[in-house]
Amino acid sequence: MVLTSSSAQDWSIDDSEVGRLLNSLSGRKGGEEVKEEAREGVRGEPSEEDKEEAHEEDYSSTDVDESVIAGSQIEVPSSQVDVPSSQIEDSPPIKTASQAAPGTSFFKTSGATDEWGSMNNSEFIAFVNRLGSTNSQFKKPQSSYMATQKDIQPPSPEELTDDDEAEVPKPPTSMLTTSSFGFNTSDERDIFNQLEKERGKGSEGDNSLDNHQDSQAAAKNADPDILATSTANPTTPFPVATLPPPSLPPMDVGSQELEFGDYETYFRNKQLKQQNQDEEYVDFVSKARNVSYPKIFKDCVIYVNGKTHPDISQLHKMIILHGGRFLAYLGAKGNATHIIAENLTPRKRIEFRNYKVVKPEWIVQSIEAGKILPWGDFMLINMDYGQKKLEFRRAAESKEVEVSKAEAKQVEDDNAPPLSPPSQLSQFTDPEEPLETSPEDEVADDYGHLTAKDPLFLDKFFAKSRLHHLSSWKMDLRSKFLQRAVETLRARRSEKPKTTQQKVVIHVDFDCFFATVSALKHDPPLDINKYPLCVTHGSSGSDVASCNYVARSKGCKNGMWLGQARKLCPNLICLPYNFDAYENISQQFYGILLSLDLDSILPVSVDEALLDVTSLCETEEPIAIMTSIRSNVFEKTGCSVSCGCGSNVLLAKLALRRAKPDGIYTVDDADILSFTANLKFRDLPGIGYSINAKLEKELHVKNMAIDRLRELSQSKLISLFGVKTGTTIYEYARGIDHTSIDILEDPEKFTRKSLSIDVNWGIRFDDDLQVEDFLSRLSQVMVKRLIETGMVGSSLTLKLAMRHPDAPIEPAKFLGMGDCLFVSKSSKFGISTREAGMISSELKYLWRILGEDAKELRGVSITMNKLVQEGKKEDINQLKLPWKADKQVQGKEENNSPIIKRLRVSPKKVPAVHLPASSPQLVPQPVPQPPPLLERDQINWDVFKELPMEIQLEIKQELRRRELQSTPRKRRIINRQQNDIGIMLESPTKRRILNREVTITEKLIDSRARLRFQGIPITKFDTIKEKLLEWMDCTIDDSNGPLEVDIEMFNDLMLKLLDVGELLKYLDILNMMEIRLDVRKDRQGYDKWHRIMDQLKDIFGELSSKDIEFLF
DNA sequence: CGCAGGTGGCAG
DNA sequence: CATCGCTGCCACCTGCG
Ligand SMILES: Nc1ccn([C@H]2C[C@H](O)[C@@H](COP(=O)(O)OP(=O)(O)OP(=O)(O)O)O2)c(=O)n1
Repeated sequence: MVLTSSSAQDWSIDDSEVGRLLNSLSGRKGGEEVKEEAREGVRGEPSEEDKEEAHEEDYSSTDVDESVIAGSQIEVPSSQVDVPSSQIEDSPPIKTASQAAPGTSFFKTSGATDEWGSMNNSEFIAFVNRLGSTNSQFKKPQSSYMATQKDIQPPSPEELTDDDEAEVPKPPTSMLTTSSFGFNTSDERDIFNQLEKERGKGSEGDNSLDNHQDSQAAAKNADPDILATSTANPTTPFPVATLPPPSLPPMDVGSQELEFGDYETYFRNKQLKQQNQDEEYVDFVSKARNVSYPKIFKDCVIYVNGKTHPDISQLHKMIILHGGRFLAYLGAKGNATHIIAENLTPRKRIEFRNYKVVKPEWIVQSIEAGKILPWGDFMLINMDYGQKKLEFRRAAESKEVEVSKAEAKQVEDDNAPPLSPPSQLSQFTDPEEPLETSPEDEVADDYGHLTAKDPLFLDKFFAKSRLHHLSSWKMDLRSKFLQRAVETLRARRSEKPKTTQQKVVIHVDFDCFFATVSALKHDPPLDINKYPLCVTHGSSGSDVASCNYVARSKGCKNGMWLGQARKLCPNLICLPYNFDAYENISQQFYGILLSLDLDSILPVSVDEALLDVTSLCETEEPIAIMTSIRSNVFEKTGCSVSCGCGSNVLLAKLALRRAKPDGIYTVDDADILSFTANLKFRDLPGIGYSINAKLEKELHVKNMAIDRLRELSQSKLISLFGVKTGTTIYEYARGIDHTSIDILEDPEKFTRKSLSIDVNWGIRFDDDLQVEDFLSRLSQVMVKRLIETGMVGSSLTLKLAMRHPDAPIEPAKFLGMGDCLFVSKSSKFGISTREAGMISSELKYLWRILGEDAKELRGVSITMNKLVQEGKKEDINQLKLPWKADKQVQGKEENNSPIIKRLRVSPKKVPAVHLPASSPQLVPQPVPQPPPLLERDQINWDVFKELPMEIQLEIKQELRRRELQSTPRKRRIINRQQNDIGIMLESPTKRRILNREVTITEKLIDSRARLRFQGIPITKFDTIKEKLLEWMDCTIDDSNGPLEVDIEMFNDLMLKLLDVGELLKYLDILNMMEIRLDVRKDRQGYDKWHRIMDQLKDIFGELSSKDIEFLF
């Protein structure tokens, strides 16, 4: 028996990305041996991306003890070792691997039989339903685990840590090749790696050889005169002075040999000469002085911009002597790893924002330290996570300045060669760059054990993650207090009829909780009021979790990076986390709260709670209550809490802010207006960075105070922020807040609705296999947490953080996520579940359908939605997939019999699953069904469930494929032959759109994965538009206009928009750029740009009216 | 119109 | 050596029937 999916012939298109995915989805045959083929389809094909690998930095580490010496000694900021720098290895922004290897199909051409694919739907269903009985090999003894050991009783911890796939019986032949198999021994891993290498060897070797030859050839062509220059003065005491100026104007010597306008080639040659020269110089110096300098800048490619101190030639010398590469010309390919500069013009600020721009001191101090220091400490522009937005704003502002003052641009430093066109759009990795791809993938990455590749990563990570602790503590407390409240519900309800009397709310919160507790538990305890303290893990790139008020007086804040905090407060003392102590003290704190007779306690956080003391205030003053809490807590824990009191949550929160540190404050209703008048808009709860920025932008006001805010009408606020947010703000400005803190009022509101696991640190993967392994591990954690909370869920979301195409490969924060684009996709199980296998299969499916590159992955988040208490009745309407429970499966589902029974829905009543929006009630509508629709409910899900997870996955994917196939396509492809657009614009898109078949296969990939511009998915349309405007601004002053290659990519984007029927987006871009161009008629590049626009307008004009009608 | 999926934002 | 950037919920937007 062979399970077979559709064969390559169905999908003979030239689109490797689609193809790669397709192969992984359906290009399989045979229940087990198929895996090898599939894997080959995914990974066997050598691609450009496969060669990308971060290069590890060689450095000699000098350990500096970070820990605080007991007593009052103030820690001196220690110099830190940098994050290992990596080559900038941007993958092509528009991922068309087919460009790299046209005609090299990813599809198997081996005669994969087409049994599965050729079946019609009913045959397929019958086939699946037969599986259970006719294919006994799928019912290995262990396969009953699902119904027995796992389902009857909760799994043991050991069980939970098993790989979910490993629990499934599986013939040994699948071991090396199943997509989700977790290697059990290093032997297996080795074998697998070896296999992988052998598969990829052929063409990868060829490629690197080509590169090598290219650069050698280029080196040979290098100008012998210049080479001679450096060797001709071997005795010069200051040899670098003999080097030619590192950057030359475009039409310098030698340029006459080149074709007109071929600056790119010219500069590339120039760079190669430079490199050669540098090598000779280093060689010479080392020999002459008989010393060799530590190669601390190995793998760094450094460009120096503008006037610096030390000057450019000194820096040049320092860089190359210490193993770095000096870049005379900042090329198109984003090949510099660092840029040295002391100050930047606004223009350069924009152009360099994707680089690591550091001050010259970075070079000097690194050399002094004998090791590469973290560049984050020498950042000229803060552009990383959390600060990027600020930078964007600044960039935008400076751009506007630039518009008004054309001449300001001319004042730019002249040292730098022209670099605007390439740096704007082209981000391709230069194929001639000496990437030194290491043959040993794993070896090049020797902090791999710190990343999520490590099977033990999750445990280690969560154990040390403060935010994880905060979140889990909070949810634990919430559920604990919810339960408590519900238990006392019956008793309370009768005796206390709801009154609408004025409430009294107290907000109580520890002062700088982590810092206080860590200081207290320090040996010996540190005086929290004497030294500037903070709690943090590491050094410069580490977050400050909490800092005390001494540090805050210097400007330090929670959540700030340590590097920044140290700048503000050089003698800041760092304390380690002490999660156990936090939890302990929190318990005592809540114990005290519970001992009071309060109407309600709502835990806000581990150190913070909202108290409804309305009843208590009938006999006691709020101030007395607060004072008592404070003294009580201090007595028991040694920590100070502050309290704020008001007639609602808002006022209590604002009062608390006023009370801190170590105090109390009460807002009288009569004083609301005066109390809030001087607070700032940003201070209101729910107003964060973005909302504040939006207000400031729209109203051109900074730091708006509440009394000014009150001048804005409610409708104005609603138009700015939406109905809900606008109204809330309007009310908050007046001290009005309807938020209820009474759990009993609506217990449903406080029950958990989702459960998610987010990991956005340490995510570095080489390939899909590693990602899938990680997803398996995530599923197990998910199951564990679901069991802990006693819930099951029926919907799953996978959210990915992908490195922003403009962000450096490695961000400033070690193994951090940097700036990212997010994509998410969700799917339904059709039944509430908690099975690791189901979850992990689904996650892997979602991962594949999102079609992202594993190497670019920087964060993963999975969310279980539509949660219900295990064993409770489910809302049947939420479950779209009926479950034929003819023969009751033994095990868990028996306990859950209500679910199963409810799932016994007559198949006829349920529409085909490919219409997820329709609910069973809507069925009667007599819609003429397209005949061959797949009825998912015809599948015998009992049989299905008995199958090993691998097979389930296969079938699910096939089902999906069929559903997608049977969904009628709404948008037709424009007939290119009629319009002849392709002749006008030769581009990869042309080839793709001429091939109509592509649209069929594309359905298998999430549509968003298909259409990208510069790596930015089309869903981030505004980002794309910004980028285009930026591009125009950067090239409008060049009479040559933008680079051809960029124009081509731009045209490519526009054609794709037409192709997918996004006429409005097409026109939007056209319109936007026209407007911008209109106010730049006097610029050098106007004519060129005008032609580009005209061409695009022509294209649109040439669409037949029929096409347009259809597309709209 | 309501609904669902996707995205963004916020708090600690 | 770095470093441990989680997590739940609300609101908004868009596209669909
Ligand atoms: N970005 C943040 C914010 C908070 N926390 C942790 C450390 C804090 O000690 C604890 C409580 O947060 P608070 O906002 O209550 O801040 P503090 O208690 O530190 O200071 P205060 O409440 O006095 O302002 O949560 C964190 O790790 N990271």
